[in-house]
This record gives sequence, C-alpha cells and structure tokens, in this order.
Amino acid sequence: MPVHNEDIARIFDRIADLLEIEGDNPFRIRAYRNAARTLRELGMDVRKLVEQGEDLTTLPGIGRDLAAKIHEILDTGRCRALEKLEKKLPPELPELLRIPGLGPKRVHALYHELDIHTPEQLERAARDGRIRDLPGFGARTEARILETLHAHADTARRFKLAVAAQYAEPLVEYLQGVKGVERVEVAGSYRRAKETVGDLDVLAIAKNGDAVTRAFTRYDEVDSVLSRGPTRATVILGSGLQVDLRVVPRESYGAALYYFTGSRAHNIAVRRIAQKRGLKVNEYGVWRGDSRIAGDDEKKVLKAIGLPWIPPELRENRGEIEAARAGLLPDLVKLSDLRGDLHAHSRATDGHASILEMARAARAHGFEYLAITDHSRRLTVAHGLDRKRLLAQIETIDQLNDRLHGITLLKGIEVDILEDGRLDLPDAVLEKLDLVVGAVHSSFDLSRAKQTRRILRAMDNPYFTLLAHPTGRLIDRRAPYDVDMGRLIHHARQRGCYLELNAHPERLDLLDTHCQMAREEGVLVAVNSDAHSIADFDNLRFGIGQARRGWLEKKDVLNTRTLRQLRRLLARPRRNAGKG
DNA sequence: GCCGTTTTCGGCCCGACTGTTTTCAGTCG
Repeated sequence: MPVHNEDIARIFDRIADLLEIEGDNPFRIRAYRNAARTLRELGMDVRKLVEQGEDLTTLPGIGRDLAAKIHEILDTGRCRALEKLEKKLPPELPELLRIPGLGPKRVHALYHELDIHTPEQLERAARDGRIRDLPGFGARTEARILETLHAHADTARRFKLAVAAQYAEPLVEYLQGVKGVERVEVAGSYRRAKETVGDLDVLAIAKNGDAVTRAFTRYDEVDSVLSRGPTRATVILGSGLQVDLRVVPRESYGAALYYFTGSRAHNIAVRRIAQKRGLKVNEYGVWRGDSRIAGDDEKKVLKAIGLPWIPPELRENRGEIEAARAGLLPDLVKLSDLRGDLHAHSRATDGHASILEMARAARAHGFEYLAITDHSRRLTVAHGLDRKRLLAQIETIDQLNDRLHGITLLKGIEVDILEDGRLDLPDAVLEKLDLVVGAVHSSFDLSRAKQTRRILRAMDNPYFTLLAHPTGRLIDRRAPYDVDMGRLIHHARQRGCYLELNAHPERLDLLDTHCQMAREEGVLVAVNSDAHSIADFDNLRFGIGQARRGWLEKKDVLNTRTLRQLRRLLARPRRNAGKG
C-alpha cells in the first residue's frame, strides 16, 4: 500500500490526540497538528519530494524530528512513536475526544478513574450515574454526555457551503430585524468560502448584547441552546447546523470580524507578528498597552499590524501573510469578471431547459457566451448524444446564433473519457465543435498510474480542450479518484488545454490547492457552472469562492476572456497537435 | 517539537461560557 500524505497526517493527529490525553507539553502537541496540516495542504505527495532529494525541514512546521518520522513512515509504513503511545493508552481513546464537551483532561480522567475507552462504555457509565462523582464532573455534565452521545452522529457532520448558505441567509435577515442590531455578517469558514462548513459564526453590532443573544436563541429554527451570555451564544438549528453568534460594539467590529473569520492558523500567525511589534490583538481591537489603536474596521486592524487587507478566502496561513508583507497578494478573480460559461447541459440530455432557455438565462447573467456541452453516447443514463444527434445539435445552435442577440452559443460536448483514454465520439465530429470538454464518468477505481495515463492520453487528442471536474469527487459522497494532478497540470500546459473548476456545490472540483498548482504552472482554469437548469448559473458564486481560495486572478481564469480572445485560446490544442 | 533582523534557548494567541471551583479549570473557537 502506498503511503499518502493523508496517512501520515492521520498518524501525526493520532499522536497529538494521545499526547494531549496524557497531558504532554501543549506546544509539542501543536507541532504534530501543524505538521499534519502542512502535509494535507502540500498539494503533492511528500514521497515525491523525498524521491527528489528535497530536505523536508524546509516545509513549514517540520523540523528534524518530524522529518525523520515522515521518512520512517514512508519507508516502513509504521511509526514507532505512535506504537509506543498505543501501548500506553488504548488506541480507540481519541474517539472520545470527538464527543462535544469532552476534552483531553476529562478523557484522561474517564480512562484512568473508570477505565472507559469507548463511547459505549462511556454511555453505560453515564447511565449508571458513575460519572458525576469524578472530580471536575457533575450531574449536569453526566446528563449532557448522554444527550450528546445520542445526537453525536448528527452534530459531527459538516455542511456543504451552498447548504449552509440556505440556513445562513434567512438567519441574517432575522437578526437584522432584531431591535438594536446595527449590522450582521457571517464570518468563519463561511466567509472564507470553504467548500464545507462545520458551523456558522455570525457577528453582529449592537449595544445591548444581552437582548440580541436572547432574541437569537428565540429564532424559530433553533432546536437547542448550548450556551448564552451577554456577548455570545451558541445554538443548534433543527437541521443540526451549529450557529455561534457574537455581539460586539461598533468600535470593535473590524477586529471581531477579522478575528472570527479566521482561520485559526492564520490568526495565530498574525498575532505572533503583532506580538513581536509589542501589540496585542483580540476580538476587540489592536492594543498597544491599554490603548486601542484600531478596531472598528478590518482594513485598519490589519494596517495597525503592518499588513495590507487580505481577502478572507486566502486566510489559511498558506503563504498569504508572507505575500502580504512582500506586497505580492493576488488580485483575486470576481464573479463579475466572468464573461461566459463553458459547461452547460440542455434537455437534449439530462438538462431541464431548452438550449434557447439556457442561452437567455446566461445572457440575463450578463454573459457574452455560453457553451452547450451535453453528454456523449456512453452516458446512457443521461441519454448521451451520438454522432448523429450531436450533428443535429450543431445545426440547431448555428441557427440559434443567427437569431440570438447579445449572446453567442458555443458548440461543445462533455465527452466521456473511456477507460483506455480514447474519447467517446470520433474525431471527425469533435472537429466540428468549438470546444471539447472531456470527463471521467466511469472506472473511478483504477490505480493511480492507470487513471493518470488514461487522462493524459485523452488530453493528447488534438480536439480535447478542457478537463471537466478533474478529480471526480462528490463532497461527502464520493472520494476523488486517484490521479497524479501534478502530471495532469503539467501535461495540460504542454498540450495547451485547460482545467475546469466545476462550480456545482457538490463538486467544487478543482480543489483550491490544485488551483494554486495550475496557476504556478500557467494553466488557465475555467470556472463553469455545469448547469442543468437555468437556476444553476447561480452556483458560479461558489465556484468563484473556490477559485479565490486557490489564489486565482482574473488573468488565470479562461472564461474571463472576451469571446474573441477565448476562440483563439480554444484553438490552441489543435494548433499544438501539429507540432508533435 | 518548531523556530529565530531582538533569540540556537526560551518562547510559543486570546477570551467567553459552563459547571462545580468558593476562586477556577476545562472546553471551545
């Protein structure tokens, strides 16, 4: 079994969990967690870096010791440090940390005092009333544990950004109507446009916080109230989504917004910078001694620390702070930069609207062009187009273009990439199209080598323009297929073809880290809706959020180009094909 | 365990809410 970054990251997280239960040095624990994070966000296999003879201690948060452990895990598949810990403590113990309200200290007590290792044992002990007598526990805590054990599966789940938006928007509206509330905004991972959010962090300006948190807990979607004070309250909505509300005075709003937008890693890094300058940063402002030197406005807060404003989507401590200090922050792409959409379906296959309806909807979004890219014949469930039907559709689009004003339809196809890398329709018909969007819809479980070879070969087709949803993942439902994204991006560069960032809320595929790789390699990314109905164009905002998380600028995105520029770019793979 | 234009040793982000603590630890974000 090849060891991937995620495997190593999990080992480090387990070590951190166990050390924490043992009451080890918190900074040592954090070091393991930071290293796990570095590995997860590396964007390429650490194994590859090792093969290239790179020094792993150049990676952030990885020093001599952890580099050696990575080598050990890569070489042997094992980690002696973890095995040693697992001899001291039951390996399943970290599971208990996932239960809300249980931290390392309490898990330590449960294990050492009552020999509890598992949620099942915990439940039994709680039912028997044996937990309340432990020091630091009580009857309330015991009851709470039983309660959360039952709700456990529900509360642990994350919500797709688009789903969270459906809950966030009406809640914001409700809070804006509460007396005394001046302003409401959702911060946290929602504001950073993460593909999924664990909870909502809502921020409000008001003088009387107590009245506002009280009104918040009375919102009719609230299922249970976890805590409530004069500046903060936490509730669970009926959907299972947790919402934290914080209320701050106007003079602290910028500091609070910055603080609660996170990410945690970003905040820590920025506060360390502030600390070195003799400043303290908290949710109420930036402080020099007892005097607040900034607070009401996010831009001013960052300025006081000596940094330019950093877009929320970048705040992951993945180089944005260094870029900010060097004046090298990207000028991120905006939704309004999009001039068209290069992936949409019609009723001819599995779409719900006619080509004309789709064209009009795209025009209403201000688009200059829309590519119709229905499925190809192999995808029979979607009634995929064969050669004959595609030729008929080409004719239809030509006719529509003659009478449509203000928008141009591009002739395309979302053609299946077959298992051997051939495309699902003959070149003779692909040649007649403006663009060919290739996609994997089958054989997801090929080995990494085979899957990579399959897609590389598809890209070699002279008519191949754009690789749709490049990892094939469906958030929470289907893991990405195993493919060497670095090689795909490199090959796209050589072939002159492009990658899609599919904006469908279930896909958001390319991942943000892949976008960064594409950008560094100079491969343009198309942010596409994959619309199956006229409403689906609205999903582009989530795609743009993801693109911004991937540091993409307007110039990095294919469909920010004018139709004229775009046509030239779409012809590039064909031109390159002749050069062998 | 990591890290370094104040440091190779001595630091490492900061505050709110809860429950059981009668002065604060634990958890969370």
